[in-house]
Amino acid sequence: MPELPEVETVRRGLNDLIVGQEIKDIWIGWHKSFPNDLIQVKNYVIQATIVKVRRRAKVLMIDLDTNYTLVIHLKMTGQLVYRGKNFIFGAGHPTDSLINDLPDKSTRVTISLDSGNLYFNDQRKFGWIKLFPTLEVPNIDFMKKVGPEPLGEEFTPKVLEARLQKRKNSLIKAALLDQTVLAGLGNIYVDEVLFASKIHPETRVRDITYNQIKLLYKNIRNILTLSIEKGGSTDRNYVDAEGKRGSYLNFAKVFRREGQPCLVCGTEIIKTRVAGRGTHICPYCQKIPHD
DNA sequence: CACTTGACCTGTCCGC
DNA sequence: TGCGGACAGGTCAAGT
Repeated sequence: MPELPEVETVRRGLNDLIVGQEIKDIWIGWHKSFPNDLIQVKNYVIQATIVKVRRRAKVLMIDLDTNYTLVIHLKMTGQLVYRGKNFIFGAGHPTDSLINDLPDKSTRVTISLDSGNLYFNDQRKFGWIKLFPTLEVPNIDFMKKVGPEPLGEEFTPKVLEARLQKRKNSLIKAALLDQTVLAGLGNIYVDEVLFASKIHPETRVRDITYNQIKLLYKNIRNILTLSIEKGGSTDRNYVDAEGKRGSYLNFAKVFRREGQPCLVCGTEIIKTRVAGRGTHICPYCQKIPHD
């Protein structure tokens, strides 16, 4: 699922829905989805009040007033959906809800709050919730290694150039997917950004010019910003904190458009495999430079 | 070392 | 209708 725009959409939804509520109870149906010691959970989570919901890269952080934080990674199919106690299925969620009654068979964790329940659903069980002292969160391996936030003020074309240096011999697609190079991009947005920049995903990083880096920079910021406005991309599983789909894929130019004409030149969009991932390309607009 | 592959899981879709 | 295989938005560990 969830790349930066989807995780950010969930964060915003949760910030509106669950901040200020006290956690009453937690049910864990699949241990690996929340592998912490139950004693710790009892001591620092039950009866804690939710203070804030933050995001770094594709990771969500729910800060509690016990100075502990629930760190959450949705991986491919994770969902965090809040249902208020007065929720009536169908009311206010006519066509855009992808979720039916909760909990359902993919519910791995249920967090009971004052006014409703927060459900962690995860079909493929790759995602997780882990409890850390809030001050320890920056010291988690992932947080220490992860690259800059692409929508942050400190992110510039020069920064992108410097980050890409560490993967000079890689394919540009693999480098942009590498979270230690840059935070938040995944398969959908890398394909979209490379198409918008007219760069073939199999181009070696060392062959990318500075003008192309400036183009990548601009397209990364524009595409991620637009997708957040559209509530992210729902390909299969992704939903926001209310269970609703995102609409960005209606605006995508190559992702899931294989067999359809390129919106720029009319050539048929093809799907191949690059860096082990399904990859969408316009073979006319995106060419590998050769010497 | 830099880079690629397999593993973690369930579900769906496609060809036979 | 059933069955095998490929594939799905992410990230690690282990392999080359």
